[in-house]
Amino acid sequence: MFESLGDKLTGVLDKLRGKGALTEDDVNAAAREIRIALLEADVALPVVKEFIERVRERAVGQEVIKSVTPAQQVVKIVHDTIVETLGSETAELKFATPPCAFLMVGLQGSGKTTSTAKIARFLTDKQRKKVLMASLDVNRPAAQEQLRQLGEQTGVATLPVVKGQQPVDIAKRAMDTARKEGFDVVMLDTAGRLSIDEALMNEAAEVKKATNPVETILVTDAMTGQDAVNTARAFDEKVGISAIMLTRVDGDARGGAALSMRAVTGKPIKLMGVGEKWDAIEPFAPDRIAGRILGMGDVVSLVEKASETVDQEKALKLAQKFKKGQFDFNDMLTQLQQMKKMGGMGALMQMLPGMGKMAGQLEEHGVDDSMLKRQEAIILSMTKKEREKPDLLNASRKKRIAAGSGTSVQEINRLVKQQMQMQTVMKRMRKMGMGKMMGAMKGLMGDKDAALLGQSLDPDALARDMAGLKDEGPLGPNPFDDMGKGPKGLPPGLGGGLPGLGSTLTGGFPAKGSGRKKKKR
RNA sequence: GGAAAGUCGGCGCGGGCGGAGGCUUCGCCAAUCCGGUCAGGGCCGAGAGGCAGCAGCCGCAACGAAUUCGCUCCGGGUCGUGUCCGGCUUUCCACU
Repeated sequence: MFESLGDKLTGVLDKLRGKGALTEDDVNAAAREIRIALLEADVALPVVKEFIERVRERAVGQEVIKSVTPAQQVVKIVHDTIVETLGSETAELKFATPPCAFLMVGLQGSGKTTSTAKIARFLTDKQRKKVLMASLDVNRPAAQEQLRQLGEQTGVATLPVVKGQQPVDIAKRAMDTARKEGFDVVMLDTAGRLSIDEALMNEAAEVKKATNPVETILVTDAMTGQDAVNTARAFDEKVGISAIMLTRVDGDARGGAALSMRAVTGKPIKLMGVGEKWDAIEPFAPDRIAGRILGMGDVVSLVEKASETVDQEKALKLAQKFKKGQFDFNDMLTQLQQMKKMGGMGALMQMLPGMGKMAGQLEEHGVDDSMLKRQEAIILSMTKKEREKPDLLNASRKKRIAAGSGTSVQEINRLVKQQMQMQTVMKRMRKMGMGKMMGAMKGLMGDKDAALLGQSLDPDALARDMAGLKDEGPLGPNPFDDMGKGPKGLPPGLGGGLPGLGSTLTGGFPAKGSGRKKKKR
């Protein structure tokens, strides 16, 4: 697993603590690490070189802000530069007087046809456009049929197929139809090839000439590595593209290609596909990709989601209970529900770097959403008293609960064990004292990770959010162990932001769960 | 011996008070031991659909409290009352 850029830079720049400003030497030292990080993320070499220069210019001479380490500051500069490069301008699709054409180009297998349907659906739903789709792929017999079926599924109109027609003719016919029938947008899905070839390019260029599209959208796969640059350049030179759509952003890929393509072509990335469903399409979000490129995972999104999900009032109430060192099933329930709200384990995992695969492993072990649900069901089957006083649970009560929730007594026992563990943690926490805990947290907050997060969010607001989460967080035993030792612990996003995760893992797989989690980072 | 007045007691009636029951309201409220609705979760079914059902809520017992008495019963170191009964005192009448 990739070490995060922040971690590396911390090592290199640790000795710089206390200096007044970043010197050229400092930056040079950091530059090496940045270069490696970017290359690891599949950014093209020339792009990296140029990029480093820009960072260097900005970094040298910058004052070191008190309470932030040089490493943090460099990472922030890098992050900002990436965001800037990726697209500071708005990335909305343009429209012209109807009917206007959108030309979809790209390699085979990049998800072009699917993306065509997604965009069509997106425009229909969100922007109330009347969209007509037409496939210009005459080489692959099934292509036109595929688009027709997609149209059926998504409820978007498609141009009737006429056999033996050439791409340009189909395009013209599509435009005619649109004019006659009052469509706003015509989506032209061109043929894809395994690699760039002249015929393909010429064909696309001809269609472009014939239809004069408002947007020519290059569809590329986020998983594509260095080759993405060549593809993008080729398409831009031969056909001329106006926008890029990045697909499979939900996957494990680092997304460095995005940076390369943007840098090479200068064309904005306007959309990204984030899943298999029709609505899994989003406007491009530069800072999210930036985070991924730096190996920070999509922590920003995670935090955003967490802070908007977590109920402030409930958090406060819990915090008070924790002060008393209590942790009953009501608290556990609240946490389980909050986790569910955040999209379940799977979603949480995918937002963290390198955790995508882990989610799969967890599922094999049965630690997944369905388990969360069952645990929730168990607690929901208890009476108020039982939730407050777990000691009440005797054999006959457990039997009743198992029958009522569709689970087994064993599962209930496991849950009870988890609860008891949490209770112990709470007690320990209490001994430690709230004040000390807050101190430890501040230590955490001041650390590099906090700064990373802070790049796109107001640092103060973030700190507040995190503090709230901390208070509220259920926290497996491990975060506290780490806390005492100092700021090397879990990044805030993990430690406090995943209510119930720690406990769930710990409960289900005592040693493995937490251990693995740390190792993965 | 009779009458009247006063007084004490009995009895009857009425009121009040106290107690019990009842009524009403509120609270609490049986984890489960076969009430209603059943979220969540479960089960059966390829599916359509069914089924069992915990918690909660609702009702029902039990419990506690308050209030009400327009109910019923019981009881009085209560109060009033009586062409009723008895004791005592005074006065008047009659008789020896």
